[in-house]
Amino acid sequence: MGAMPSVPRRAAGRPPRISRTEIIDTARRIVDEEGVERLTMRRLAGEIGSTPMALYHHVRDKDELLLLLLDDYAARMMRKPGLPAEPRERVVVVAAAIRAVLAPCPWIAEVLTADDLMSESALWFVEQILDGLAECGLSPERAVHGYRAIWYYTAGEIIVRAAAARRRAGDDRPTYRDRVFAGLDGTELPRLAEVAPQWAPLTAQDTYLDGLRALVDGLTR
Amino acid sequence: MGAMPSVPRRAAGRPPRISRTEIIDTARRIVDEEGVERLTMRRLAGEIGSTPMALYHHVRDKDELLLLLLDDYAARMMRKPGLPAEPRERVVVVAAAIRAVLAPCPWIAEVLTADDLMSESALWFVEQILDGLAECGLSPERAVHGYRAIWYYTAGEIIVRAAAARRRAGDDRPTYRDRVFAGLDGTELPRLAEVAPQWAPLTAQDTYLDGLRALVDGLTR
DNA sequence: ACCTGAACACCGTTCAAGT
DNA sequence: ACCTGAACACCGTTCAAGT
Repeated sequence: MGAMPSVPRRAAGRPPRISRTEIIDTARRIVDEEGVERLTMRRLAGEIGSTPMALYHHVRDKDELLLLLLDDYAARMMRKPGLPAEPRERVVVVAAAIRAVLAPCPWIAEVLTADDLMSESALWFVEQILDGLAECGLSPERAVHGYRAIWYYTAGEIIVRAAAARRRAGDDRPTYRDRVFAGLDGTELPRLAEVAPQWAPLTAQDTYLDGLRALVDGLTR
Repeated sequence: MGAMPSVPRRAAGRPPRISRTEIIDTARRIVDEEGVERLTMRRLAGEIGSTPMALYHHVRDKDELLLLLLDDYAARMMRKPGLPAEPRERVVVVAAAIRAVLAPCPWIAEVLTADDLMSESALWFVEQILDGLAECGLSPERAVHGYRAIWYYTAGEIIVRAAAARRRAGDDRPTYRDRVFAGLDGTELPRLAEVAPQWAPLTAQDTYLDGLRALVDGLTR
């Protein structure tokens, strides 16, 4: 999606040999093929046929590179959903759209910890959430806090589920949680004992929308 | 919290100069004082007055060390709060207690995103949340989903805020977000443009409890 | 059994210099 | 303005040897 806010200024001097676009495209390929942990500045520079330090002329540091990568991913994946007239439902639909784009991208968890999803392509989504909350009568300040609560919930859901999936992959040994549940004291912890056998299937269910609706209802009451 | 599965066997040979206890105590001090990213095997060994490789005689690798640290931390920090009679308020108080323990120690949240239950010491807290939700009329299944929603929100809040704090520390250069905000189109994104100047202070405010109350209200309506 | 020193194969980033 | 090479200050872990 759109150009970066600060478009590199063409001015006198040596013409650039590598571009931010080339950097991001190559980084994306490495991440897609081998995972985010294999993306290093040195490896990336080598792949481009340049030196690590040339990269620092186009991105501030590795964190910014990861942010740009997330932005790039979001820009090519984000599709604006149709907006319901009812403002609360609009908030739900837009938050769910953000989550739908980010959830299947496994390396994202590490970048998501950036303190907001504040890339260019996400702005429209944030705007819709703020607008929906405002139309429900929230002040601008409370709308921002409401958006943040929704973002916490969404980021948490994505990160926790991604970590669970990562851990589940290729490992049949009983987890630490299995062992804890096995030794559960049903008289001291009756609610847990009651649901313990169902815990795995229950927590595997996708209930993001239910929780999101509860949160939005609570925020706009 | 229980003994480790493999207790070091006392046998013939050279007497140990360092112990697993000393390793964990020192590691905890480093993490408490300077953050988990400063905990390295080399640094830890230096602090103990030994060598990196001596550590590998007492822990399998750095991952195991972090797991041991998590166990240790959970066991000594969790204090049961007083429980209000009103079930919704009970849920709020218990969730806030979990968050209060984990927030100053964000590295733990990143480790424990793998499972939603980190250890035996957390079970009592989960039980109270399930019980509060059940008393509000939720079925056992819906109570588990409600607990998960609260956990997503809590884990997300801790992780996002921790990342923001990390990013903020000692860096005055404008962030990526600053640049995105600077180029904001106020006619297309009026709500965002309105709050943009206030974004940093607004998102720095601690509104965990507000969001939590909204979520719990929404879950128990 | 426990510990050491050296080495391997890496990191991200700064700095000064080149074109 | 853009790029390079060398260097800085680190990593986790393996290996072979010492006590």
